[in-house]
Amino acid sequence: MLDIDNIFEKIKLDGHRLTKIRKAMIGILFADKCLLSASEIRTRLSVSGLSADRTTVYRELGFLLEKNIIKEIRIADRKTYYEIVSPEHHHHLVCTKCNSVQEIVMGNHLKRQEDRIYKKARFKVLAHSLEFYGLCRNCR
Amino acid sequence: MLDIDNIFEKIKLDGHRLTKIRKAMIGILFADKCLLSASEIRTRLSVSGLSADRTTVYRELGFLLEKNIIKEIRIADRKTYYEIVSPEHHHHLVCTKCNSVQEIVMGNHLKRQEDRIYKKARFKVLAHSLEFYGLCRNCR
DNA sequence: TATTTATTGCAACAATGTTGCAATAGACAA
DNA sequence: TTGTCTATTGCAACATTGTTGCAATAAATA
Ligand SMILES: [Mn+2]
Ligand SMILES: [Mn+2]
Ligand SMILES: [Zn+2]
Ligand SMILES: [Zn+2]
Repeated sequence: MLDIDNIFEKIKLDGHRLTKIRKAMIGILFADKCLLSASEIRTRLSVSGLSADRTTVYRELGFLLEKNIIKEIRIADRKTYYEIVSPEHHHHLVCTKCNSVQEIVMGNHLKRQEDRIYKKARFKVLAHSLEFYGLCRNCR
Repeated sequence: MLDIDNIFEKIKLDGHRLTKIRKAMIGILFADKCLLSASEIRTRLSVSGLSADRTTVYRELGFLLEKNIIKEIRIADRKTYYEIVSPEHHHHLVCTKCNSVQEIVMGNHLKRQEDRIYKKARFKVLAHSLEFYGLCRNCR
């Protein structure tokens, strides 16, 4: 999931259409990379001259989730965020003062914990969510 | 934060009132310990013969959060959950099939990661959220 | 250009959460 | 027990996020 044109192609090969809104939304998610909410995406669409109904944005987000092009992330502000699925699994550092977000790659520490969880609780971990909250370099 | 009566006492000492709804909500959160939503709490209140307005439940949850008696947790179903602050910091194993929730204590692995984050990114971690999703013992 | 149907917009709805304001009921003193 | 003070509550009204059915529109292809 590296190049935006690969994504466009894959969508067409699957028998779907490359509409203006679809292309623009993927473009927006690609440009920003990290944590955009549905309403933010809608705002950016209209800034770029494309107005889309709320329904359309949600349906498109559903479509992109199904195609595994984006993923959903919920952080501690009761909004749902979306971002392009990147090759490297990562987590987020959310600054509680300026609301900035950095990404962080964590190695395989969690994998080991998940093995331990399986042995201890017989619970098979398939996914996890991990976000850190605190103060960024500028805000401390 | 071990005994429910300690909590009642602390609330009174802080100049607040022990109303029926307040006592009942704390009782409900204490009895269940783990992950109750606002609407679930409201349902349990009315089952126990106490009807409370939605507004009241949210305001009380806000109060209990401020007093650090409960904490908020968001898992991947777009609801906000609440649970009593327990002495032992823990995470959750959420079964995506039967929706059951288990608690899991993880030692200090994350603490070490947080030190690393500070050294690497100069980001001071103050809190984190970590939940695991997968299949419980019965559902695999 | 005509045809097919995936996609879109609109209306209507549901769930969660918030605010202002007047009424109610805990706590405490008399 | 009764009266007073004000923290708490309920109600109405609203905001935001998210969903569904249905008719209109516009990509893709022949
Ligand atoms: Mn990210
Ligand atoms: Mn718990
Ligand atoms: Zn910051
Ligand atoms: Zn299960």
